[in-house]
Amino acid sequence: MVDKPAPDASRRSEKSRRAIYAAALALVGEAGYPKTTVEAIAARAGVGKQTIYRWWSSKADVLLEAFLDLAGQAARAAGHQPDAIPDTGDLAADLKAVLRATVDELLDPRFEAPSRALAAEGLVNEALGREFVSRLLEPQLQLYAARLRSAQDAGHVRRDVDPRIALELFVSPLAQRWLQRTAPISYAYTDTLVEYALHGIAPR
Amino acid sequence: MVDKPAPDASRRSEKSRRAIYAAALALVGEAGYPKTTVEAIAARAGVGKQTIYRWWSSKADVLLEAFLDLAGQAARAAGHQPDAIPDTGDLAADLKAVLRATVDELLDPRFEAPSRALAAEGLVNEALGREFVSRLLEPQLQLYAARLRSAQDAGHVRRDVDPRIALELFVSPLAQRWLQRTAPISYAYTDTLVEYALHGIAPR
Amino acid sequence: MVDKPAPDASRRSEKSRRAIYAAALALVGEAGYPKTTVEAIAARAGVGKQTIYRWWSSKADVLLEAFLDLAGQAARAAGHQPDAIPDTGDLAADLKAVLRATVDELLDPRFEAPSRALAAEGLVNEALGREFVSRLLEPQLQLYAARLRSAQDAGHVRRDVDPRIALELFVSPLAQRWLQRTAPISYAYTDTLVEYALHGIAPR
Amino acid sequence: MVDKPAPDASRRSEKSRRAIYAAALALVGEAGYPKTTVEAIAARAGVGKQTIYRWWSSKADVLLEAFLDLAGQAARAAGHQPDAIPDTGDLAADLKAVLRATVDELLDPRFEAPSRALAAEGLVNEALGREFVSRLLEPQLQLYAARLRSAQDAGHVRRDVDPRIALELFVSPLAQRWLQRTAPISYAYTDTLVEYALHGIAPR
DNA sequence: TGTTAATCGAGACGGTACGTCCAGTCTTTGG
DNA sequence: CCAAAGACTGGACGTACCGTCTCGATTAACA
Repeated sequence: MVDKPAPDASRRSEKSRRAIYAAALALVGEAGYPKTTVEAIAARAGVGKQTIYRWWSSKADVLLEAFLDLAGQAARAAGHQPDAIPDTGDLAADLKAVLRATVDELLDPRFEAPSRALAAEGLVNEALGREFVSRLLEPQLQLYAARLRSAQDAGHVRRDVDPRIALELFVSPLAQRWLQRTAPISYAYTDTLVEYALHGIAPR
Repeated sequence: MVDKPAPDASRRSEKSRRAIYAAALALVGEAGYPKTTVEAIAARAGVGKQTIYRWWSSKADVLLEAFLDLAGQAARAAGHQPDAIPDTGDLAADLKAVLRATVDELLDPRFEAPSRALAAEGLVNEALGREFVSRLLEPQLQLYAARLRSAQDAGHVRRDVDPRIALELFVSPLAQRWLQRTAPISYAYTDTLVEYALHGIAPR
Repeated sequence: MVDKPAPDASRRSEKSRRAIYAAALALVGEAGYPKTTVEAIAARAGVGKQTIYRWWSSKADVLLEAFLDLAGQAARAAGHQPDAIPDTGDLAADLKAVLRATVDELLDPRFEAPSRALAAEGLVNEALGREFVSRLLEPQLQLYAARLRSAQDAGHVRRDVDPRIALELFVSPLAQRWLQRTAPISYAYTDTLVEYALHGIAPR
Repeated sequence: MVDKPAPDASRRSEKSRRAIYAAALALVGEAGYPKTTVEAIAARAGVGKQTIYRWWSSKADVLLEAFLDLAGQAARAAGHQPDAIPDTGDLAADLKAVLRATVDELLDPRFEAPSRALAAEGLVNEALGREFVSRLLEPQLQLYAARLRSAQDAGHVRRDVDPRIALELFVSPLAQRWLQRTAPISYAYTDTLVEYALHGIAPR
């Protein structure tokens, strides 16, 4: 079995790549993931189908990179410190602030359709799922882990707590409510999560 | 516009229904969700395609009912109390036990493929997602809520805690790790989740 | 290697078949053979592509059957004796009459495009070529052979002449002029061919 | 609308031209006409596609010139008199000899695929067909016409016979049998054609 | 003999059609 | 008279080539 020669990336059309990203994101937002066909992306981007298949292996792959690109742009637009979690010394306040911002983002329709679509595809398509997690999700989670480690240094979190697990106490519930629509999300909800996570639900 | 007359459920072939469930579950397990086409289910079940479309609206719908059927059978096979959470008076122990059982179930390959597939489809297909949540997920979650309420009565959980939120502290992290493969799951992990959730991560 | 099960011809849609024939012939006439794509035939016939591929192996195959159907219809419309060559006892006159009719037919635009297209495809595609010859061309040629044999019985053609070869003296020149456009065709031309073929070009 | 500037023929790469001819003829012979794509010719010739499109308008055009080149080479290789018909004074013998040589050539696999392919394309593509006829076919036919005119001068063919038509009596049948595979060709067959053409099929 | 402009190999591009697969509907036939 | 079988329209898939369009890198004629 011979692989066909890899295309020459230095000759790649930047214009086409941007157009494809834009078309993919727009279509997922407007028509939903299932109606976002490779053919429709190509047509909307004014691009031949082969140009998509030359550089990506599937529509999920296109969407993943389009979304990463979007996230990168958004981060660069937002400020120098892309997605750092503030460290004012007040852990509860810092986490609440970041989670409130996350709630805003999750409810932003520009982000909702593509990230939901990617998450869904990632569940079933293991390769894509690992990409999704390692390139999008885990970096975000590591920011929380870092903040928790800093809090440990300041004595605001117990030393024997594993930050990588601890962060899931407030991140995962929010993720599940949003992804699976098990219940609505709100500032009050995330504030509550932070309180419960910090102090537990058992009587003190 | 007239709806087509609803099919007469009393004449429905029980044998075909069972065969379709079995075929759908087997195919999802063997070939994965995307290759599980309605045509393949019909062929494997020895059934006409129309027989599927007469009774279900999509392959996701078939799979949902097949899975509910499977879950029901498993529950009935397991014992009288289908999925109740034990109440020994020791909340931490009870939760750890149930979560350990859940870990076992999540790692059972018979359950993995279909439930992952359903969850994925539910992310993107809102109608199916709501069905999935209300018929499968929420009933499970309510068992936890009930156990937490019982713990509140026994003074093991603070009165001002919302059980529906509190349960997410340990359920959602497990769900996310499994669904999105963000990290491995184990008994130690779920035990830790229960500890953190009960007592918080802040110094006591 | 397993062949896929042959489709059940008894369930075939007569309406679709007719629509496909009509579309194929119309497109070849209007747009030429290369622009007559399977996709275009399907679209014009209001038919799914698969319905074409289910019953034919290529557009050439479709066109061959469409043309045979057309020829059959034309023959049935013309009279009871489909394509017989008259036998008035005057061989020269009979041949000239039939060849003049052939000239008319070859110049009829309804016939020209499809038969030219089929002949061309048959040159390069041996399987189709043999079909074309055996189902369309050879039956016609056998009519000439029969007429020549009858002439032999009447003493108007030498006994030692092979009718299958002799008929080519007037048929092949006409065919070549028409197919390859080596020179124009006319009644005078075919009349001349008959004269030369009967009496030779050497001095008597 | 301006035509693009004509390429400068003086800078043309002779090596590429030869490589393209060779690749085209080889591919038609090996893979058949439909699989002989411009891309394949370019790849095999070690040439950019644009180099083909710069000098030719289509693959049929390439093949036509490649074949003319081949024919020219063959003629030059064969002897000084490229394709003249001998004139020994015995018309029948001369024609039989030339036709026997033609039979040999038509059965030579080196010639068969490309000439059949060109003839086929010429049927459907009128422009190419006229090129094919005027540059390849008609010059050959004119040699026969000349020989027949010489025979008329010698009194071996009737004065009132049109040589351009007469030659078709033996040339066209051979051409048709070969091109359309209506029947096999052989020396006996072409000898017979000459006999019939000279003396007719009617009793003398 | 060095300059320079066109041609060259290479291959990405926007497109069109291919032949396949499956969705969801419609039709026929046997139990 | 329902269900199996499967043909139907429709449409997306991923591939193959088309003919056009850049790219450097020769390469051959002219300065």
